[in-house]
Amino acid sequence: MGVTKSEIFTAEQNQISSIAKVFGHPARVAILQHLFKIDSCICGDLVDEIGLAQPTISQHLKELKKIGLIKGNIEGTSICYCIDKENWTHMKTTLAAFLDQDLEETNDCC
Amino acid sequence: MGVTKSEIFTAEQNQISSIAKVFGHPARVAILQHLFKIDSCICGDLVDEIGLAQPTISQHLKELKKIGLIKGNIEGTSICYCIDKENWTHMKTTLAAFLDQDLEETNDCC
DNA sequence: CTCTTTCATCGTAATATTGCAATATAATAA
DNA sequence: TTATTATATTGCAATATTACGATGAAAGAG
Repeated sequence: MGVTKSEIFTAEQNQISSIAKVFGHPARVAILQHLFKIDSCICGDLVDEIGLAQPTISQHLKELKKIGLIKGNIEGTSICYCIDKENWTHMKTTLAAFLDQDLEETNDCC
Repeated sequence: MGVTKSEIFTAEQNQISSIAKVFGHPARVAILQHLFKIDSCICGDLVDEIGLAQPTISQHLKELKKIGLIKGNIEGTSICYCIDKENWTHMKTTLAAFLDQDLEETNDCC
């Protein structure tokens, strides 16, 4: 099968897992870290920075763009990518609702 | 190829993506939410709660256990799973270092 | 002991992901 | 115009993931 049964889960559960899925590859983590570090927009230096082929980086960038975490501006022949900070903040709020569940209840078991 | 080139990334990048990968499926998100909600340990009610077959749930539990986010105690014929709160807290610290990058610098571009 | 219950594991089919070579596209340079 | 540069897309091979039926293993009930 290999296909996730999204229908049986809540919108929130699917949203959380979609975000997490994007973070679920070290190349995408590395890209985001680099974009934060350079913070003035960079382009395809990512191909040199990360050690993957250009089409592979392009594919990872596409997934990051699809979920809205980065945006790209055309600058001559090259494209300038950077973090979409508004969406980044929004994403953190969504994730926090899931990650901070332990703050609500304090019972311990096992 | 389908195989991730982990060697070319830092330990931190691989660690973050490993955690995120586990959260990258709605069933595992649902399992964790349920374990937090019930919070007294539950067992294979998860199979009824989530709408997936028992072997599938068992497989998801295995991945959650592998990364240390849950632990299981044998109780008669059934097994009692619950959140490993210490590891959960530790996981949050690791993720926060990645998610809170935007707090450090404030430049905006694009 | 046998039967039942509960969960894990095995095997397998369907699908998804990763990575890259080849190629296409788009903009600038000459 | 053609050439170059930068990025995207296509196509494909290798591998990973998801899901589940069948089966196995372990514990309690009878």
